[in-house]
Amino acid sequence: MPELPDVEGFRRFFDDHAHGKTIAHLKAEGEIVRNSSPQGLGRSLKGARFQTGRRYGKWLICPTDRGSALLLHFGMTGELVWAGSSDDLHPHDRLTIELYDGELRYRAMRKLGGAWLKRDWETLEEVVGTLGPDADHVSADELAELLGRRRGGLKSALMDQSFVAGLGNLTVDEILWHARLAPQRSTRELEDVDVTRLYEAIDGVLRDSKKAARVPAKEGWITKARAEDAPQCPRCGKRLSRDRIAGRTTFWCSSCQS
DNA sequence: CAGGATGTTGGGTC
DNA sequence: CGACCCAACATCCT
Repeated sequence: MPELPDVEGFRRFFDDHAHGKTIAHLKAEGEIVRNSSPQGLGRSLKGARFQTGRRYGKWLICPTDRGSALLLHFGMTGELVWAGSSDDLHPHDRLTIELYDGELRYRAMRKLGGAWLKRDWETLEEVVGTLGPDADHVSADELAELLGRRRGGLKSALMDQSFVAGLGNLTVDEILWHARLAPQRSTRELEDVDVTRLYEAIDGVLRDSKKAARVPAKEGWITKARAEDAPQCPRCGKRLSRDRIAGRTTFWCSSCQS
């Protein structure tokens, strides 16, 4: 589930429930804390107060007033839930952060994501420093420059978190469909008009998706069409193409995307 | 039972 | 070095 829009939703959810609150206690499964232990994480965070949550790409950064921070990555199945301290633990609750009025839980079916402890600036760099500019804040000029330096396929580039951060399989397919650009199109041969359409598609798709805290399966979007039995292009009605591109199942319209 | 799922990483290859 | 491909990770569903 979690791509940029989902994580942006988690950031709002974190602020609604945890911003300004003190961490009373913390419980975690051992393997889910990637660069420390549940005890180490607890020692660093207990007694600290959460500041405003931030998002970078698909990462949620939960900073505290002590300079430390909790970093969360949601993998393919992670989410954040709010619960009362007496509520039953769900089998996939991997990390529980007890506040004084309830608890925030990191829940994930598959253990593809996890939690990282940031003690200082250097450890934040280690985890997040390899990412490209956030897809929601990249400018048209910056995008044009990045694409000019990149070789290979367009979908591969957009999926690469070190190229731009935050886009995933659904967002990229939706963006490319809106921009009328084929996923296997070469980045090198893009013209100015193509880059402009791409930029506008990123902007539009992310704006609508952030509102919904997900890529919405709404009327006229390829995200809705791809879930149907015989997927058709919402624009021209042609049967959608489906193939494995950049390692992921990709849907596109060979008639209106080129 | 096999294969796939909204993600990342490490290995090998050209 | 840059880009591609694949397998692996863990779990559930069709």
